[in-house]
Amino acid sequence: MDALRRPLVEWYAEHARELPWRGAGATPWAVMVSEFMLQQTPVARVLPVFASWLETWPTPGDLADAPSGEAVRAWGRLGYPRRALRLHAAATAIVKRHGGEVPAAYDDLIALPGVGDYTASAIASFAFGDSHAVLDTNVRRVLARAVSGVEFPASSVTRAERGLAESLVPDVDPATWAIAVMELGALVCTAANPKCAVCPVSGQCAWNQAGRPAYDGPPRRGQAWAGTDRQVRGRLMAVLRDSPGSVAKARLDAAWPEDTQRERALKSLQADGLVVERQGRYALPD
DNA sequence: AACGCGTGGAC
DNA sequence: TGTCCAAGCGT
Repeated sequence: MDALRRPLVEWYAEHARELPWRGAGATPWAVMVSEFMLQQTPVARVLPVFASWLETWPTPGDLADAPSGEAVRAWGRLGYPRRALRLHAAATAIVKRHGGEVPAAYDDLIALPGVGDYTASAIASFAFGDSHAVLDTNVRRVLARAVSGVEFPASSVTRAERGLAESLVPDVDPATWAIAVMELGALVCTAANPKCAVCPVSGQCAWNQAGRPAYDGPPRRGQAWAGTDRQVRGRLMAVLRDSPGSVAKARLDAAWPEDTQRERALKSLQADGLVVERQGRYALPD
Protein backbone atom coordinates (compact mmCIF):
# COMPACT_ATOMS: atom_id res chain seq x y z
CA MET A 1 0.00 0.00 0.00
CA ASP A 2 2.99 2.30 -0.45
CA ALA A 3 1.26 3.65 -3.53
CA LEU A 4 -0.96 5.55 -1.12
CA ARG A 5 1.47 6.18 1.71
CA ARG A 6 4.51 7.47 -0.12
CA PRO A 7 2.93 10.33 -2.07
CA LEU A 8 0.89 11.31 0.95
CA VAL A 9 3.88 11.51 3.28
CA GLU A 10 5.82 13.45 0.65
CA TRP A 11 2.91 15.85 0.31
CA TYR A 12 2.89 16.33 4.08
CA ALA A 13 6.62 17.12 4.15
CA GLU A 14 5.95 19.98 1.78
CA HIS A 15 2.55 21.25 2.94
CA ALA A 16 2.31 20.60 6.67
CA ARG A 17 1.22 23.58 8.74
CA GLU A 18 3.58 24.71 11.46
CA LEU A 19 1.56 24.27 14.61
CA PRO A 20 2.83 24.84 18.16
CA TRP A 21 1.93 21.33 19.31
CA ARG A 22 3.99 19.75 16.55
CA GLY A 23 7.73 19.32 16.36
CA ALA A 24 10.55 18.70 18.78
CA GLY A 25 9.70 21.59 21.07
CA ALA A 26 6.28 20.25 22.03
CA THR A 27 6.13 18.37 25.33
CA PRO A 28 3.78 15.40 25.77
CA TRP A 29 1.64 17.65 27.94
CA ALA A 30 1.41 20.21 25.13
CA VAL A 31 0.35 17.44 22.75
CA MET A 32 -2.25 16.27 25.24
CA VAL A 33 -3.65 19.77 25.81
CA SER A 34 -3.88 20.31 22.05
CA GLU A 35 -5.70 17.02 21.54
CA PHE A 36 -8.31 17.88 24.16
CA MET A 37 -8.86 21.32 22.66
CA LEU A 38 -9.03 19.97 19.11
CA GLN A 39 -11.84 17.54 19.93
CA GLN A 40 -14.58 18.94 17.70
CA THR A 41 -12.99 22.39 17.59
CA PRO A 42 -11.15 23.95 14.61
CA VAL A 43 -7.40 24.68 14.76
CA ALA A 44 -7.80 28.42 14.26
CA ARG A 45 -9.92 28.78 17.38
CA VAL A 46 -7.64 26.57 19.48
CA LEU A 47 -4.38 28.42 18.77
CA PRO A 48 -4.71 31.42 21.12
CA VAL A 49 -6.25 29.44 23.98
CA PHE A 50 -3.60 26.77 23.67
CA ALA A 51 -0.83 29.36 23.99
CA SER A 52 -2.21 31.04 27.07
CA TRP A 53 -3.14 27.72 28.66
CA LEU A 54 0.41 26.36 28.46
CA GLU A 55 1.80 29.64 29.70
CA THR A 56 -0.41 29.42 32.77
CA TRP A 57 -0.12 25.66 33.29
CA PRO A 58 3.13 24.39 31.67
CA THR A 59 2.87 20.97 33.36
CA PRO A 60 0.05 18.64 34.47
CA GLY A 61 0.96 19.43 38.07
CA ASP A 62 0.42 23.14 37.51
CA LEU A 63 -3.09 22.54 36.23
CA ALA A 64 -3.87 20.02 38.95
CA ASP A 65 -2.97 22.67 41.55
CA ALA A 66 -5.51 25.12 40.15
CA PRO A 67 -9.25 25.07 40.87
CA SER A 68 -11.14 23.25 38.14
CA GLY A 69 -13.26 26.36 37.67
CA GLU A 70 -10.18 28.27 36.58
CA ALA A 71 -9.68 25.69 33.86
CA VAL A 72 -13.28 26.13 32.76
CA ARG A 73 -12.83 29.91 32.68
CA ALA A 74 -9.58 29.68 30.72
CA TRP A 75 -11.29 27.34 28.26
CA GLY A 76 -13.13 30.44 27.09
CA ARG A 77 -15.39 29.96 24.11
CA LEU A 78 -13.84 26.78 22.76
CA GLY A 79 -17.11 24.98 23.41
CA TYR A 80 -17.94 21.72 25.17
CA PRO A 81 -16.58 23.00 28.52
CA ARG A 82 -16.83 19.54 30.04
CA ARG A 83 -13.56 18.98 28.18
CA ALA A 84 -11.89 21.56 30.44
CA LEU A 85 -13.16 19.72 33.49
CA ARG A 86 -11.94 16.40 32.12
CA LEU A 87 -8.53 17.84 31.23
CA HIS A 88 -8.23 19.09 34.79
CA ALA A 89 -9.26 15.69 36.12
CA ALA A 90 -6.80 14.00 33.78
CA ALA A 91 -4.00 16.26 35.06
CA THR A 92 -4.91 15.33 38.60
CA ALA A 93 -4.83 11.63 37.71
CA ILE A 94 -1.45 12.06 36.01
CA VAL A 95 -0.03 13.57 39.18
CA LYS A 96 -1.53 10.85 41.33
CA ARG A 97 -0.85 7.81 39.16
CA HIS A 98 2.09 8.77 36.96
CA GLY A 99 4.30 11.06 39.00
CA GLY A 100 3.19 14.14 37.09
CA GLU A 101 4.40 12.87 33.72
CA VAL A 102 2.03 12.18 30.83
CA PRO A 103 2.11 8.39 30.40
CA ALA A 104 3.27 6.94 27.09
CA ALA A 105 1.26 3.73 27.13
CA TYR A 106 -2.06 3.62 25.32
CA ASP A 107 -3.69 1.69 28.17
CA ASP A 108 -2.64 4.32 30.70
CA LEU A 109 -3.74 7.15 28.44
CA ILE A 110 -7.19 5.80 27.66
CA ALA A 111 -7.80 5.29 31.37
CA LEU A 112 -7.62 9.07 31.85
CA PRO A 113 -10.82 11.17 31.95
CA GLY A 114 -11.70 12.61 28.54
CA VAL A 115 -9.28 10.33 26.69
CA GLY A 116 -10.90 7.93 24.25
CA ASP A 117 -9.43 5.77 21.53
CA TYR A 118 -8.57 8.63 19.22
CA THR A 119 -6.92 10.84 21.85
CA ALA A 120 -4.96 7.97 23.40
CA SER A 121 -3.68 6.92 19.97
CA ALA A 122 -2.85 10.49 19.04
CA ILE A 123 -0.86 11.20 22.20
CA ALA A 124 0.97 7.87 22.02
CA SER A 125 1.82 8.54 18.37
CA PHE A 126 2.57 12.26 18.28
CA ALA A 127 4.21 12.65 21.69
CA PHE A 128 6.01 9.32 21.92
CA GLY A 129 6.32 8.04 18.36
CA ASP A 130 4.46 4.83 19.12
CA SER A 131 2.69 2.78 16.48
CA HIS A 132 -1.10 3.11 16.52
CA ALA A 133 -3.94 3.41 14.07
CA VAL A 134 -5.08 7.01 14.58
CA LEU A 135 -8.67 7.05 13.44
CA ASP A 136 -10.23 10.48 13.54
CA THR A 137 -12.86 12.09 11.33
CA ASN A 138 -10.22 13.21 8.81
CA VAL A 139 -8.59 9.82 8.47
CA ARG A 140 -11.96 8.10 8.22
CA ARG A 141 -13.00 10.39 5.38
CA VAL A 142 -9.72 10.00 3.48
CA LEU A 143 -9.87 6.21 3.71
CA ALA A 144 -13.56 6.14 2.81
CA ARG A 145 -12.79 8.00 -0.38
CA ALA A 146 -9.35 6.74 -1.37
CA VAL A 147 -9.93 3.07 -0.55
CA SER A 148 -13.66 2.43 -0.25
CA GLY A 149 -14.74 4.79 -3.00
CA VAL A 150 -17.51 6.49 -1.03
CA GLU A 151 -17.78 10.16 -0.16
CA PHE A 152 -18.34 9.71 3.58
CA PRO A 153 -17.62 6.98 6.14
CA ALA A 154 -20.28 5.20 8.18
CA SER A 155 -21.74 6.96 11.20
CA SER A 156 -19.59 4.87 13.54
CA VAL A 157 -16.32 3.03 13.05
CA THR A 158 -16.80 -0.43 11.56
CA ARG A 159 -14.62 -3.44 12.13
CA ALA A 160 -13.52 -3.35 8.50
CA GLU A 161 -12.58 0.30 8.82
CA ARG A 162 -10.48 -0.38 11.90
CA GLY A 163 -8.77 -3.26 10.13
CA LEU A 164 -8.01 -1.12 7.12
CA ALA A 165 -6.53 1.66 9.23
CA GLU A 166 -4.37 -0.79 11.16
CA SER A 167 -3.17 -2.49 7.98
CA LEU A 168 -1.93 0.85 6.69
CA VAL A 169 0.22 1.75 9.71
CA PRO A 170 3.81 1.57 8.42
CA ASP A 171 6.70 -0.06 10.25
CA VAL A 172 8.81 3.06 9.86
CA ASP A 173 7.73 6.38 11.38
CA PRO A 174 4.07 5.52 12.01
CA ALA A 175 3.45 8.91 13.63
CA THR A 176 4.30 10.82 10.46
CA TRP A 177 1.92 8.65 8.48
CA ALA A 178 -0.82 9.30 11.01
CA ILE A 179 -0.43 13.07 10.99
CA ALA A 180 -0.01 13.16 7.22
CA VAL A 181 -3.38 11.49 6.60
CA MET A 182 -5.04 13.76 9.11
CA GLU A 183 -3.50 16.82 7.50
CA LEU A 184 -4.66 15.75 4.06
CA GLY A 185 -8.19 15.37 5.38
CA ALA A 186 -8.01 18.76 7.05
CA LEU A 187 -6.57 20.71 4.14
CA VAL A 188 -7.40 18.85 0.90
CA CYS A 189 -9.80 15.94 1.37
CA THR A 190 -12.32 18.11 3.19
CA ALA A 191 -15.93 17.22 3.90
CA ALA A 192 -17.30 19.88 1.59
CA ASN A 193 -15.59 20.97 -1.63
CA PRO A 194 -12.58 18.63 -1.54
CA LYS A 195 -9.61 19.92 -3.53
CA CYS A 196 -9.08 16.81 -5.65
CA ALA A 197 -7.21 18.85 -8.27
CA VAL A 198 -4.29 19.32 -5.88
CA CYS A 199 -4.58 15.99 -4.05
CA PRO A 200 -1.38 13.91 -4.09
CA VAL A 201 -3.34 10.64 -4.24
CA SER A 202 -6.16 11.59 -6.58
CA GLY A 203 -4.67 9.17 -9.13
CA GLN A 204 -5.34 6.19 -6.87
CA CYS A 205 -8.42 7.47 -5.08
CA ALA A 206 -11.31 5.06 -5.62
CA TRP A 207 -13.92 7.76 -5.15
CA ASN A 208 -12.20 10.12 -7.57
CA GLN A 209 -11.72 7.34 -10.14
CA ALA A 210 -15.42 6.53 -9.93
CA GLY A 211 -16.29 10.10 -10.82
CA ARG A 212 -16.91 11.29 -7.26
CA PRO A 213 -20.38 9.76 -6.93
CA ALA A 214 -22.76 11.56 -4.60
CA TYR A 215 -23.25 10.18 -1.11
CA ASP A 216 -26.18 7.77 -0.99
CA GLY A 217 -25.87 6.22 2.46
CA PRO A 218 -28.13 6.77 5.47
CA PRO A 219 -28.79 10.42 6.38
CA ARG A 220 -26.00 11.92 8.41
CA ARG A 221 -26.96 13.26 11.79
CA GLY A 222 -27.17 17.02 12.06
CA GLN A 223 -26.82 19.09 15.19
CA ALA A 224 -29.87 20.99 16.32
CA TRP A 225 -29.03 24.19 18.09
CA ALA A 226 -31.66 26.93 18.35
CA GLY A 227 -33.79 26.41 21.42
CA THR A 228 -31.94 23.34 22.66
CA ASP A 229 -30.70 22.82 26.19
CA ARG A 230 -27.23 23.08 24.77
CA GLN A 231 -27.84 26.65 23.75
CA VAL A 232 -29.22 27.46 27.19
CA ARG A 233 -26.26 25.82 28.91
CA GLY A 234 -23.99 27.93 26.74
CA ARG A 235 -25.75 31.10 27.82
CA LEU A 236 -25.49 30.21 31.49
CA MET A 237 -21.83 29.27 31.22
CA ALA A 238 -21.05 32.53 29.44
CA VAL A 239 -22.51 34.47 32.37
CA LEU A 240 -20.40 32.55 34.88
CA ARG A 241 -17.22 32.73 32.79
CA ASP A 242 -17.51 36.46 32.46
CA SER A 243 -18.20 37.07 36.15
CA PRO A 244 -15.42 36.78 38.72
CA GLY A 245 -16.57 35.02 41.88
CA SER A 246 -20.22 34.08 42.19
CA VAL A 247 -23.41 35.49 40.71
CA ALA A 248 -26.93 35.91 42.06
CA LYS A 249 -29.63 33.66 40.64
CA ALA A 250 -31.18 36.69 38.93
CA ARG A 251 -28.14 36.98 36.67
CA LEU A 252 -28.73 33.48 35.39
CA ASP A 253 -32.48 34.04 35.12
CA ALA A 254 -31.77 36.95 32.78
CA ALA A 255 -29.87 34.70 30.41
CA TRP A 256 -32.90 32.70 29.23
CA PRO A 257 -36.59 33.57 29.46
CA GLU A 258 -38.16 30.13 29.82
CA ASP A 259 -38.11 28.94 33.43
CA THR A 260 -38.53 25.22 32.88
CA GLN A 261 -35.80 24.89 30.31
CA ARG A 262 -33.43 27.22 32.12
CA GLU A 263 -33.80 25.32 35.38
CA ARG A 264 -33.29 22.03 33.62
CA ALA A 265 -30.13 23.35 31.96
CA LEU A 266 -28.81 24.73 35.24
CA LYS A 267 -29.45 21.42 37.01
CA SER A 268 -27.62 19.54 34.27
CA LEU A 269 -24.65 21.90 34.55
CA GLN A 270 -24.54 21.26 38.29
CA ALA A 271 -24.77 17.52 37.68
CA ASP A 272 -21.83 17.81 35.29
CA GLY A 273 -19.84 19.71 37.92
CA LEU A 274 -19.55 22.79 35.74
CA VAL A 275 -21.59 24.92 38.16
CA VAL A 276 -21.77 24.93 41.95
CA GLU A 277 -24.39 26.57 44.15
CA ARG A 278 -23.66 28.04 47.57
CA GLN A 279 -26.30 29.84 49.59
CA GLY A 280 -28.35 30.75 46.56
CA ARG A 281 -25.41 32.05 44.55
CA TYR A 282 -23.80 30.30 41.58
CA ALA A 283 -20.20 29.95 40.51
CA LEU A 284 -17.69 27.89 38.58
CA PRO A 285 -16.37 24.96 40.66
CA ASP A 286 -13.42 25.11 43.07
C1' DA B 1 -25.85 2.38 19.12
C1' DA B 2 -27.49 6.65 19.24
C1' DC B 3 -27.61 10.71 21.54
C1' DG B 4 -26.23 15.01 24.11
C1' DC B 5 -22.77 18.10 24.52
C1' DG B 6 -20.71 24.65 22.51
C1' DT B 7 -19.19 27.71 19.35
C1' DG B 8 -18.56 30.27 15.30
C1' DG B 9 -16.56 30.30 10.46
C1' DA B 10 -17.55 29.03 5.66
C1' DC B 11 -20.62 28.58 1.95
C1' DT C 1 -29.47 32.92 5.39
C1' DG C 2 -29.62 28.75 7.22
C1' DT C 3 -27.08 24.61 7.04
C1' DC C 4 -22.98 22.17 7.65
C1' DC C 5 -19.29 21.01 10.15
C1' DA C 6 -14.74 21.00 13.17
C1' DA C 7 -8.06 16.35 15.59
C1' DG C 8 -14.52 12.96 20.18
C1' DC C 9 -16.09 11.43 24.62
C1' DG C 10 -19.24 9.37 27.89
C1' DT C 11 -23.35 7.18 28.66
